[in-house]
Amino acid sequence: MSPPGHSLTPPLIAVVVVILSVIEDGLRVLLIHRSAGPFRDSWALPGGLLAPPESLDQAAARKLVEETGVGDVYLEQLYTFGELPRGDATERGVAVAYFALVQSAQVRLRESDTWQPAWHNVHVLPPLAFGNNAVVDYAVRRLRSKLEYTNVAYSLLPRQFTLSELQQVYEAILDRELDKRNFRRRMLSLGVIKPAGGTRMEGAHRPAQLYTFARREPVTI
Amino acid sequence: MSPPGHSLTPPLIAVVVVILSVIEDGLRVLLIHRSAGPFRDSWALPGGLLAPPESLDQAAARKLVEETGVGDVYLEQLYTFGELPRGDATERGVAVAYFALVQSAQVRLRESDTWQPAWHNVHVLPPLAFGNNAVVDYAVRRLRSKLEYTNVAYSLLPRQFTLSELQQVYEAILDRELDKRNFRRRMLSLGVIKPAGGTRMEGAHRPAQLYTFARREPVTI
DNA sequence: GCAAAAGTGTTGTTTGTACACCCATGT
DNA sequence: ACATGGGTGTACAAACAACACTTTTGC
Repeated sequence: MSPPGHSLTPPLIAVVVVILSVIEDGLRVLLIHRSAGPFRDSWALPGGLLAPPESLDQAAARKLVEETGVGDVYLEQLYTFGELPRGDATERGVAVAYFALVQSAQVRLRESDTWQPAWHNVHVLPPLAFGNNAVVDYAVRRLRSKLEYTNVAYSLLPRQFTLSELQQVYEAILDRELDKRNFRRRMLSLGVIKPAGGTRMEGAHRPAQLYTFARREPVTI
Repeated sequence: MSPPGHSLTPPLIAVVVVILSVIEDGLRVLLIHRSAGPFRDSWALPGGLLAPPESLDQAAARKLVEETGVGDVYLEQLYTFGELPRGDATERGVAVAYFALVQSAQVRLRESDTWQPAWHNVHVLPPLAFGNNAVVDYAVRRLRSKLEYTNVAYSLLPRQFTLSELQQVYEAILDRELDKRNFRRRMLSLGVIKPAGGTRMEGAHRPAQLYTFARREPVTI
């Protein structure tokens, strides 16, 4: 659970970020293709070593910006993993994992150098470096349960959206279909969203009303 | 969030444990009185530096045994804190916090040396060293929510107990009174406990039936 | 007028909450 | 007989789940 740079003896503190987005009706995670170092030619979560004048939260936010260019999104600490499987042996240190929810439309991947990023569907991942599959699974479970009692979905959608778009986000994350009427009633009666006033016309059918989140910040409902 | 030993420059990885128990109808946390070092004469959570051939979970379990003598109890990682307020300045490193649930009857505090342990009611804590108050608060919140959808209370009670004793544990943790009939119905219908067969006579009143947890290991209900 | 997605209500079930009295025992 | 905690049932409210048809638009 670490990036290019890797050193040795003193304990390492790595920070990795599970960056999630809903793209084309699927929940996806941003992975980096490793073109050198341990686990060469595998995919891994973006991450790096803690650079000690910064806090853990700052390190996670920095990594997120480096990889996606986005800053003001939902970002939460997930879990700290105590064993870092590293190629053959096991490296000493810990990896503090975070997860972030981004709108794919706002993301600008750094297509730069040798470390190629790409979005992968969370349900069909290859074996990842550093045992990262477990980290992604953990993030998806956490997100699923948070969906039910918080408004975190705000971080996956633009200011204005249709109820169908919101429902698609929920369905992609929960990986099951929801009843349209019950879903709408619930979202509205809990007050997490409210009508934005306008409508959007798109295709040969009735225009959809637009909504916004009542608050674009984490709220428990 | 660290104990006697404290070093410097390279990042530190400390492990601290919020050890909770219900004693005399109150939820209490085990604290250590610091008789030297930073925060001398304050109380702090038990903890220490990660000793690198061991994993985080092992370090937490070791600390727990050192302080209480108990081993096979509920122990879960809580959160990793990235700033370690340390007396005046701020030390570089992280503190990985765990929380454990123990039966006070099984605990043998090490009344040893200079670091005196004692149980404190979680609702009336003094200002703790290393910003530990926030850690305790976090643990109590987590425990409260886990009570509602898991059987973790098993770790706070002996094999056999009465329904009133179980209810007292819940009330101590949630810090509010529960309805006896609703509580009993819920516990039994969810199948988390079952009758043990016997009864216990204690005082000038009807004897109480004894119950046991269906499973003495973490289960989501 | 047809295809396509938007929008809307009712009913039954389950879950949770409020609430008051009798029972078995020791003294 | 009385004080003490153990034990039980019912009625209402709220939350959730299942389910099908009409509306507005572009072509």
